[in-house]
Amino acid sequence: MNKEEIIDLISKEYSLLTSDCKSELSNNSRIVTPEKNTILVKEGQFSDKTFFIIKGCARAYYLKDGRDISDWFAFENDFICSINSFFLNIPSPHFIEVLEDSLLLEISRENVERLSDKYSDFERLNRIVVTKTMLQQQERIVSIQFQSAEQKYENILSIYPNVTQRIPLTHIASYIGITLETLSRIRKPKKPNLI
Amino acid sequence: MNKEEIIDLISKEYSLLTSDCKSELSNNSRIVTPEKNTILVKEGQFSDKTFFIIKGCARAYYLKDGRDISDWFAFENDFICSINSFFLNIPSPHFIEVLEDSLLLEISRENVERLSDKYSDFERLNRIVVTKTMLQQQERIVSIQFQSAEQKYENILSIYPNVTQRIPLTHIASYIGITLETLSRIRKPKKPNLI
DNA sequence: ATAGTTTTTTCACAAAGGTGAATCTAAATT
DNA sequence: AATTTAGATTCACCTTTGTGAAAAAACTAT
Repeated sequence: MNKEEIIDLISKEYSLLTSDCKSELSNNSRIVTPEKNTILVKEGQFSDKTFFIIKGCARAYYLKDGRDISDWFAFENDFICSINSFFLNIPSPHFIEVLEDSLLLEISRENVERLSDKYSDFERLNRIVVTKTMLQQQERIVSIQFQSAEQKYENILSIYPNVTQRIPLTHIASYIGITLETLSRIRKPKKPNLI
Repeated sequence: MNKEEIIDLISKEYSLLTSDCKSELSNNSRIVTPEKNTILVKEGQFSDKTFFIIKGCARAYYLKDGRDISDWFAFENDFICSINSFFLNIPSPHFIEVLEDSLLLEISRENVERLSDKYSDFERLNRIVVTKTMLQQQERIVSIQFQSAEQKYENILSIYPNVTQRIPLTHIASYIGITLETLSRIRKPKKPNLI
């Protein structure tokens, strides 16, 4: 898949771009192909890049008291970035790593801003990507807030049905805010009620 | 405060608007002054309005198994809307009510969309409002995810220092995902360690 | 295959927070 | 002031989930 096809995909997936805008985006982005477990962003680093995933998957995570907490999963057709660093221009509290050999399109904040200024259709795409993220976060808040461990696990399965095939359970557990041990309990088939 | 001053305030607070855009926004929005405890949006209703708060405060909440769960607080200079209904055009899972006599500017989605199409500076403002919301939600997720009840309470106090003066504790408790009883335990001054 | 590493499951115990009921307080309303 | 109502606190008990350690299973690489 070449860059033009990738950009067409983004344009189709999120919001249509003019051909001028597409070709300028093409000249101001690059394809990266990190292999499994490559760290794209390290904690503490200023990261002004956002990544569109054509193939593969990635996660953002942070270390809280030495523990690895997954905060974001992204798959094909998703964008992922260090949300705080990218939008607030502060050192990233997150690491970002790819969990499979991946094919990504990397775009810098500078170019996102410049293209948003120059092309109102790019500004719109920008707004649509952010809105989608916001709505996903809204769902996630409701899920974490008042669901039991079991409901939260069912919830993530309903959003990403094959997540267990692609993401280690440790990461899934921390993402939904429970321990790996609790997740194990949940996954263990229940005894039928013997009367 | 008249409408032009309010719109200047929005423009200054979020992103500058041209005078054409401001006057068109002025002609396509209305001031509302609901008194304390007025419900602006009911569950199940399609709500295509967003409200900018000039004075007062409001909350979005939903009923889960008959219990009232606060999901959003908004104060002066914040926008509040039924996030799902406004952006996805579905029936609102939330109620929205004002918690004090308030002064609000109401804008319809239709006008938000129309103005976004027509004025790239309005599209930008739109994107900036959504981005700000997304970043607040990000903070909230981190807070609910791995903080103890006590830390979550301290966290909301650090974000809204006088929240306890304006919002009943029941709502604060449900917002941070704990029971009112647990919140009481936390607020009760601890016995000093007697040696 | 074999050894080594990582991931997942299991267990016993502990702690945090939820539950339901009762009580107390403060603010409205008459 | 007296009464009503809504909001906040306290208590005893219970459930869910976390903790630390160990075992089992599933991958990796030699």
